[in-house]
Amino acid sequence: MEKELELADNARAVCAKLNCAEGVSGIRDALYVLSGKWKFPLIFALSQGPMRFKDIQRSLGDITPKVLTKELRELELNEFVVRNVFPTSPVTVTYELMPYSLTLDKVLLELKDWGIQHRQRLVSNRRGN
Amino acid sequence: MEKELELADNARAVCAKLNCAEGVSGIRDALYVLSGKWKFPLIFALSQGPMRFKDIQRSLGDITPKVLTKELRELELNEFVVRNVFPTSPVTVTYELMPYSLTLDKVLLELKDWGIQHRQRLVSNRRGN
DNA sequence: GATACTGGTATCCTTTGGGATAGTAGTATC
DNA sequence: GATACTACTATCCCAAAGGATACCAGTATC
Repeated sequence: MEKELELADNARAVCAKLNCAEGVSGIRDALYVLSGKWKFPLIFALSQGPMRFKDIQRSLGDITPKVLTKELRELELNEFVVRNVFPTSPVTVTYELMPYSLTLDKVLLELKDWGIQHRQRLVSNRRGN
Repeated sequence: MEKELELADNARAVCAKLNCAEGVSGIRDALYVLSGKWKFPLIFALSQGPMRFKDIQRSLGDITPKVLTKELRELELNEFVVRNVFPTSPVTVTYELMPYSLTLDKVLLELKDWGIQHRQRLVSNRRGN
């Protein structure tokens, strides 16, 4: 007896044809370096220009300094961000995107637009009910 | 004495002008429903067509059934996915994207492409050193 | 009768993500 | 002299994420 549904069969076929596995692992590779609550917002905030620690903290809203430090270190390791120290007194520190981060601009743009639209949808749904 | 660097000042100005806060919260709103290791890969896999539970598990690689169930339930709640039960015996279950998921296609595409490029970069860096 | 497949549950456990709070040295400001 | 700002670090703690393993009924296959 044929238990398979044409639907699922079809999906498998299409998936194989489009190299679905490559797509899934592409996405997983991206998320591997960009996972968590803060990396995308952080890179987005810095995409407007270099910023100081406290300013970043303010633009992100409610991130604690410990977590911000950790996130910045990780982004440094992956060459998304540079830390600049200026010999003022007391020292001034800025964080700045490296060129590689710019390759993320489309992703960030799409994600931002989607998020804005999503919030609007939620609001109108709540009104609608 | 002026301790502010023009850099940081500039960033703040630009950020205010571009409504940086809106961008950051847009991204945070998006991540609120799409966070975690599996949501993006899962939606991407289903974007090829409806699939059965075990098939999804296989395409995602190493997700455990418990986690997959949880992720699918969450995506159902947020109207990204429908669960279809067919009265075969034993039952056949497929999961299918709802129209709202299609609004994510650009995000998924950009993320996938970035991930693939990122992996290639890592590979050539390793070779280069 | 043994094995395998489906669509899951149940239980346990570890890891991490991330928040709260406090504190630091060095300045500047009132 | 008290307070405030900067750029953090340190410590503690909790909840959630997610993995490992086992198991289930129902059916088909060998």
